[in-house]
Amino acid sequence: MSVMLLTPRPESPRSDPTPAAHDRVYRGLRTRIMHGAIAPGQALTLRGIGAEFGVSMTPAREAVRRLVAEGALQLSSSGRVSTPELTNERIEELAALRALLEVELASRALPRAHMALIDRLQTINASIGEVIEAHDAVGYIRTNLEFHRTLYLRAQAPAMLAMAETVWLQLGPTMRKLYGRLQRRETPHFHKLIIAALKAGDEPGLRLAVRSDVTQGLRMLTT
Amino acid sequence: MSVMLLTPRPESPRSDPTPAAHDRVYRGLRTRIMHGAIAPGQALTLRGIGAEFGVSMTPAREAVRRLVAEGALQLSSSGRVSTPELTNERIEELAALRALLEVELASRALPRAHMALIDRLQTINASIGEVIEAHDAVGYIRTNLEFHRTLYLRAQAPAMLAMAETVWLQLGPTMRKLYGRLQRRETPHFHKLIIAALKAGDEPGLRLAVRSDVTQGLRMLTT
DNA sequence: ATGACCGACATGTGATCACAAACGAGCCGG
DNA sequence: CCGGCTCGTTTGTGATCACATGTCGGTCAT
Repeated sequence: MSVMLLTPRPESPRSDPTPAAHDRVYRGLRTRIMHGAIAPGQALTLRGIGAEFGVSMTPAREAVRRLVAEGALQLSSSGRVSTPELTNERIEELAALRALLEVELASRALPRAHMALIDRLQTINASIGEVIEAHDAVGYIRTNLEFHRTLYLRAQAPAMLAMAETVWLQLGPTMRKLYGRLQRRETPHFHKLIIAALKAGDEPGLRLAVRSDVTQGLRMLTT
Repeated sequence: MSVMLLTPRPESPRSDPTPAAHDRVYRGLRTRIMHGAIAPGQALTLRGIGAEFGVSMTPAREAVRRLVAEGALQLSSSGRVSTPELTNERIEELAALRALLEVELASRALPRAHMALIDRLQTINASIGEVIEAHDAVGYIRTNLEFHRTLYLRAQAPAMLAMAETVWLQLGPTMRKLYGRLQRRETPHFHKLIIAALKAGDEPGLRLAVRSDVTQGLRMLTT
């Protein structure tokens, strides 16, 4: 009778066939927020989110709770959901956190950085130029983060990387406002310094370059 | 007729009269985990949590999701909830994070540290001796964290403090195992160094003392 | 005695519902 | 013309339910 019950999931084991609904919603919202696709102060509704992802309120609520826990979303006293509008003090704090965490991550990645990694970084850096040409703010943020993440992945420090990503998440909506403002810009200077320091195995130089790259953009964000 | 409608909340604005159920559950579980009241690897069930707090599964699930997002709980592939058993690599990483964040927090608190703060720290430090006498592991962790939090609150850096607390949360169950092991111990030496550095306004000394205090305990945790 | 199978129970997931609170637009009095 | 009230609608919250899946026990064949 129930012989078929032994293979309840005929799909391939890799790439979970049906990711949990709340996880799909979480990931969808997360990347949007981190890439700056949502403006600060934007209001969201659970029913709206659910409708957008084709699920009911329950998974939408779970995804929102998770994002609130990570500081990516804000809850008003009445439970309304919105992307946070950051104060200057908070922006400075988050910039300091980025500096702390990412300098450490880069430093740990340095001894593990092979030529293949540097090549990939240069490729990513080149594509940053393209998105700048296209005036694609979201694409710029996404590619920039990809550059940093690619480097930090070599640090073999998942907890630290997760914390750095949490900070990125909190800065997402605000970064959109920043990069929407200053349109013209060449491919980031400090990225080249980072790559040069990696090639030279120059740890102090790498720390300084990362710190500068992180600080530079955020400094002009404080109104 | 409806003049009273302008004061929809006759209660005092502080201490929300009926905190949301999911928040009560979240806070309850959170402090338990952070204080090391739950052993690593301990399994939990949504229905069990709900029953314990007198709520249904829904708020229990939200609280759990939030704690999972903060790394305080772990989800097995099938969705089962448990406190994580940390690997040595992860413990070292979290210790490094504590060092990074807390040194920075202490450094920021230093210029704001008045005599009243130092007095409070000394009072807390004294009570640490008592809980050590009583062989109260949970009390020790709680009081120790109170010492650190009291200092870091002066840093006026809420985002950074929140990150530090997240790290504490992840280390909670594992710390229980540690402090359960080594029973006898005098009131922590490095706390006295921290207080001395605060009195002297000695920033390098403070940074070193905090780093030592954070590192010391965690070092003997790596199996 | 040992191992695989199978079935009952436990558990997480997501949808739906009832309810309370909050928001907002319209209305009324000034 | 303006300000405050009011009521309908929107929205979040929590309980409950049906269902799929996982887990653990016993059972039976070898």
